Amino acid sequence: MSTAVDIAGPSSPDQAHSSAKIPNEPLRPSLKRSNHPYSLSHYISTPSPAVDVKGLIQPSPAQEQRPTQPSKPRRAPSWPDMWESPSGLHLAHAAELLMRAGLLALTPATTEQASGSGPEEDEEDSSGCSTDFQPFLGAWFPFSPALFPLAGFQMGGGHWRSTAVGAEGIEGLVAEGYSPGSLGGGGGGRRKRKRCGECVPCRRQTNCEQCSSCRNRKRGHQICKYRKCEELKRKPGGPGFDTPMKWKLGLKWVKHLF
DNA sequence: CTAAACGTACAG
DNA sequence: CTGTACGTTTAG
Repeated sequence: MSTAVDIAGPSSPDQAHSSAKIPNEPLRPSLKRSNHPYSLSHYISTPSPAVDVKGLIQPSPAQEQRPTQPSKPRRAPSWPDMWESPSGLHLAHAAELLMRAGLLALTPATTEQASGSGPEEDEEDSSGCSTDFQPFLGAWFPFSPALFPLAGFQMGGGHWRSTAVGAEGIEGLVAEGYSPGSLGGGGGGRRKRKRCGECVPCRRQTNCEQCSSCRNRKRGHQICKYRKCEELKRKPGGPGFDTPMKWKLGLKWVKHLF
């Protein structure tokens, strides 16, 4: 009944008492209202060639007790899949990079385009769908609202606001975790950002108790590596914007399409 | 470049 | 006050 996703990583009875700080739900009320069409377990059972979510969630193959599922229930791909799945994130990240670089213009996409007609292609990430990608980019952006505040993004238009997440959700994110003061732009006082609560690591409920962060928590003062928010892993905007390899790969792939 | 260590913001 | 965890610095 619980909608909370329990991503059992390295299973250990100990991990039940993982962190007192992060309970069984996203931190912010606004996040709880996120209307994800699928549970995380769905994504886990939907392999992506580009982003190894399993690896992310289950760091140690030895721990992996999952019965292999050769015949995954491959549903007909839909837009929610595209932007919710690891693949979607991957592409959206890459696309945002292009936007930041001014290489990609935001094409206004109608909601019908977005929610209605998805590509008939498979959601292969790095191969096989190199065609017809560009037209979709414009439609993608509005659909991954969480990504933009995650990257310190502010959208002026707001086509997407009426789609997946209400404006309230985004504004909540911006207000709570990404206010200008918290982005380091506020001069002296450095504020701490908060975890997004949306990404796979954030949704994970338990510490692995095996990673260096878990084992070295007393000195390291760090959250479990597998729970470290994807957004917090990258630096907030700015000249020294750190681009994770995942982004770089995504960008590379997007560029090859043009 | 990565990871560890540390300072400290933040929440209870 | 205490514990957790983000941000920064430092070491390897």
